[in-house]
Amino acid sequence: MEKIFKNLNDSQSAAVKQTEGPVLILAGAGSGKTTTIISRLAYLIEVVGIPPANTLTLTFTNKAAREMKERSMAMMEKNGAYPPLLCTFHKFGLLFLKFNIHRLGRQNNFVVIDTDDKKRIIKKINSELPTPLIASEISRYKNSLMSPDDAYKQAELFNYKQIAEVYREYENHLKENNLVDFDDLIALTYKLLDENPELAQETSQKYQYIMIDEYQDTNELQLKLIQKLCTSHNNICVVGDDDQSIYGWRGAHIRNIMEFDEDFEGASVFKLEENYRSRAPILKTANALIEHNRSRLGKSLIATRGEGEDVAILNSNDENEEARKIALKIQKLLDSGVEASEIAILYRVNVLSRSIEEGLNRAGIGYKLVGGVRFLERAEVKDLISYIRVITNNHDDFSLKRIVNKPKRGLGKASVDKIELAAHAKGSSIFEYIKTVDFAELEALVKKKNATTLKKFIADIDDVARVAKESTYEFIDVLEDTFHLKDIYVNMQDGQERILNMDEFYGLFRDFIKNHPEASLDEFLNELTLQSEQDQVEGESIYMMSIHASKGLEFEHVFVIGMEEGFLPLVGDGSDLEEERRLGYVSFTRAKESLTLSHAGSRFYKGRRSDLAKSRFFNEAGLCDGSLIVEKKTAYKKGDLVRHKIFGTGRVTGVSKSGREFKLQINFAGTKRDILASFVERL
DNA sequence: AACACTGTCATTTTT
DNA sequence: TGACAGTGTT
Repeated sequence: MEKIFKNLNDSQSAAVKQTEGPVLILAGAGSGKTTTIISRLAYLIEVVGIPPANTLTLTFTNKAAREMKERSMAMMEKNGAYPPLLCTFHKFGLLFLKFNIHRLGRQNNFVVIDTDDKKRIIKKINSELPTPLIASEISRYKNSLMSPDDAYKQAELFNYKQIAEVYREYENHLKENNLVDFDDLIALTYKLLDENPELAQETSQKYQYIMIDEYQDTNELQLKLIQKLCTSHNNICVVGDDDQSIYGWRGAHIRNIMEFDEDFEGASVFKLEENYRSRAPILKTANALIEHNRSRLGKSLIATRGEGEDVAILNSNDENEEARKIALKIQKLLDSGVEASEIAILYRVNVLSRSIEEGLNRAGIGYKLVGGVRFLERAEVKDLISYIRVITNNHDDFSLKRIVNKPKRGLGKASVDKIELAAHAKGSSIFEYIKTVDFAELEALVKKKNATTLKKFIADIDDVARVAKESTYEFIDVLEDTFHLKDIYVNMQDGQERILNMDEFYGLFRDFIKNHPEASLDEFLNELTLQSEQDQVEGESIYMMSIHASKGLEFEHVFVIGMEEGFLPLVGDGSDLEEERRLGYVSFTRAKESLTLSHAGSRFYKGRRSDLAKSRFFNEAGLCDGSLIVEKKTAYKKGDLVRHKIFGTGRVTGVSKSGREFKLQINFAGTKRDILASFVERL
């Protein structure tokens, strides 16, 4: 008990002790959010005496889940028979569906497909409309619980009717092949709970105490799912920071955290405002910036680490000068004994890393670029996954087409197309077709040489599949010995790196089998689809990453580059100034000791050099350096549709300033009124 | 089947 | 600028 509270401040302790009913913990940046969550979990289990199996803690990323699992296990003394269930939303969905998907008339040996598979399936159905658009629309439909029929009925434009049709075929394809996509993991789980009240009751009884991390990142569907899980108790504790909501563009609903008390009645709210990370000047700047946001619950970080260096501003004429100056500053830090891994360069847009990379290279400073192509998305690794997929499921035509000519077997697009057509005519998969068809028939289709190659290819796959059934551990060696996949890259310039990646993948596989000796290949594949890049940590180089990628991390010295109108804030059609401001806030609050904000007068971007104005965030953050003063702008403009709690829906007819606030003239169904902007919400 | 050429297009990213 | 898809050439 003492152990749990030893490291907590008063508000953290209070939040930990409030175990019953809905609880909202507003945890500012660097306020000990994770410590509070895991302490609460330990308190529930060790002090209140809740069996670990009756708790559920959900996160968004595997990394967060892993970290919290480790830290909470270290904190709990008696490691009970069951560890608490602590995982991502999607993993929870996967586990739930494994036990319950039969109620939807489907089998529990389904396979989870990733975004790439999804796009390939869509492309096959319709190659006229842009695939990414259809993919994101299908996602949207699923997250709004719209069936293909609903989507069709709602569609007004012809294109959207077409998309609804693709959606219908896509769903049929998934069902026929027993596949499930990422959205399904959540949507189907919700559907099952919604359609089977007794199941919802039972599940809710099982998870008596639920906690959600990064609540500001939840979307509408996730909220609904959470509500289902709480049907029988309402013991829901969410932790988050409305000021750090930076995923609106992918469906995160900031209203979930803003209106938590409406969704869950009688909520207790705890604010964690003591910051244990940054020096006072950094917090002052961050607080000043975020104050300009209208839609926020309102909280301000209190420094506990004392005074420190002022926030530095770097002015440069162009990106090359910027890179030189930053390299110089970093070199000084390194010379003074700062660990390289305690320095980070952050930017809003990935391309901005280029010029800085050059500068660091010239200065001989090593750096690590976070982001870029993910491990599991490397071509060579995807090839290996495709092999395993074909081996577990011969009917996976997509994967088969990917590997049929890897390594090169002399099979071109034309031959493969012919075979696919013939297979479809017979109503069988490509694999099945090649396996069962007469050699003569195959020869007539693709010539003798290719026919032999294909027959051999299929026989090889069968052989390896047999090994896989007998011994999963040996399988991976047999796979390499049979197909010599590493040889593909031996003679390429970046071949060594690719081979290393393949070895790493083989290692990953062996590791999995060691930990799950009884698991089958498809369990391995599902695990893989849900897994993100194993974050490479530690090292003697400094870090460079996007602001999004930096969320949840901290560094002694932080440089934010590209502080210009157009980059931060980034303006474009889907852009939201308040979210841009939150991005600024997130980037500032990563810093512990020093923060440097850099701006360039011009940059080479999209093939041309353009002049850039200094970001309005300098002024907003109280760093009135330079002459530029950007007028504070309202989030509303003429013509916007808004809703007022009492007057209902109306249209903005004019905007004027009233002190610090903005006053809107709104036409509510013919009645005009003047209303302060903060009393309405945009539709 | 492999390569060379042309045109288009540019956030942020996890599962 | 430069990545990528789609098309044309050998």
